[in-house]
Amino acid sequence: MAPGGRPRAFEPEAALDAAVETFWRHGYDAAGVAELTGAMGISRPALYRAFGDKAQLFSAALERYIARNMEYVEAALAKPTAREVAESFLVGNAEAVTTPGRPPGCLSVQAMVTDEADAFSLLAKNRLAIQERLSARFRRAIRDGDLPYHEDAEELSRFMITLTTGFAIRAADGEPRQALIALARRALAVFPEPESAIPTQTPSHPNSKGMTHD
Amino acid sequence: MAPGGRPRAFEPEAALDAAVETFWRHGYDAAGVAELTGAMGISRPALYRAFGDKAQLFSAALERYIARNMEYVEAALAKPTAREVAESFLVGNAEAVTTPGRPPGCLSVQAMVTDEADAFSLLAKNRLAIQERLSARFRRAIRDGDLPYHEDAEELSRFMITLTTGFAIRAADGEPRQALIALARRALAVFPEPESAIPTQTPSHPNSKGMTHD
DNA sequence: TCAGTTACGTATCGATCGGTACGTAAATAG
DNA sequence: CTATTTACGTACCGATCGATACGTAACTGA
Repeated sequence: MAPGGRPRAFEPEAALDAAVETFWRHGYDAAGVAELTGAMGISRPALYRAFGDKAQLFSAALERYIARNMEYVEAALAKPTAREVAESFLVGNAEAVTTPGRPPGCLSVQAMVTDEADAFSLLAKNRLAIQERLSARFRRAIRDGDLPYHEDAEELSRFMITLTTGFAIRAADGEPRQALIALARRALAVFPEPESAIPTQTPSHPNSKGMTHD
Repeated sequence: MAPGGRPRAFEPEAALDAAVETFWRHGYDAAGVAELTGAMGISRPALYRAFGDKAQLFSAALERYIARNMEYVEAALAKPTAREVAESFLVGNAEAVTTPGRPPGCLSVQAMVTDEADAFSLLAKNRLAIQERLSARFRRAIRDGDLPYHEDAEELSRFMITLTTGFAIRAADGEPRQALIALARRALAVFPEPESAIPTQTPSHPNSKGMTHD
């Protein structure tokens, strides 16, 4: 009734990894099906049988990419202070987009320039999800007194995403890892210093504990 | 001996403007010759007669784009202090990549994702030229005592370019102008404070439009 | 053994890609 | 007028695009 049929002659996950690498290196449009099948080591119809079409293959590749190359986001969000979250996120991204043995840059950014609306919206959704998580984390930091109450959590998270987007492009452009890490560290200047002067432009702050003076 | 021949039936500069817009909106690869000729209002052979081939057309379009949409770079470099250079550069870029009536983002960044080595190297050369001019300006600022002697001019210029690259991508992603300008102002925190004044916060009611740049 | 099911790959589809051959139209020079 | 020069656009080139038709191979259950 339900015979198995002929078994697969390749590992779908290994093939998907090759697809990730190809999309990563060339973006969505520039990664042709011929190049994909070549990298994946399978025939063209095998690709369509296993993954549907190019768009679905990209969707699966993006999902795998996120799971395998963006753990640094989780690690960063788990840091105890907002500043450490930011540093971990920025440095982790700088490292992720310059990992030796992997294509420089970020699949999400490389593939962004495409006319395929479906693929584009996938990427936008992913970016927005990360930004929202960062923003929520910063809002919590504001509630906890970890960030000044007048701080703009959404703007901070936008800053993070914008900078890491720039990292991805610059990495693809050949910028070395150390240069990007240095930029990440420098960018932390946009955060209020943890124990030095906070610009006092708001007089009525009820909280007196831990107030700093210079 | 040297008759004029049949005159052109179109304005090459107007056609080039349309090519700029098309490349700007879609990037190099995704801008097909059919779409280009459609936007330029000329036939396919007319394009090749007037501009050589697609790569040369892009080169001409990039040159025109730079001349017409990157005056903010010159304006920024002419500012008296390093901090004003940075602010003018960042804000000018944020405005340039979100100019109403023009495609969001930056032609140089949109076209970056391409397998055409020639087009890519053109863009890299342009980026590098801007970064070098910024770096030279900051080195001068260090010599003049406008920046601390231990400051890293090259790293500062890298920071600027990386951030504006991120601006371009985010603008193409739909980020509104005011959000990018806010990020530009915030990014100035990486500069040493000029000891006296904290830069004025964004006014509560931003001036509607009619900014100078183009 | 044989029917049912699934994966295999060759060979091919129509559409689109960047780029041109070629006959014609419009200007100038004599 | 004719000759020369240059731009015009239809119609087409080979290559490549994403996607499939189809005959064959390999497995399971009866």
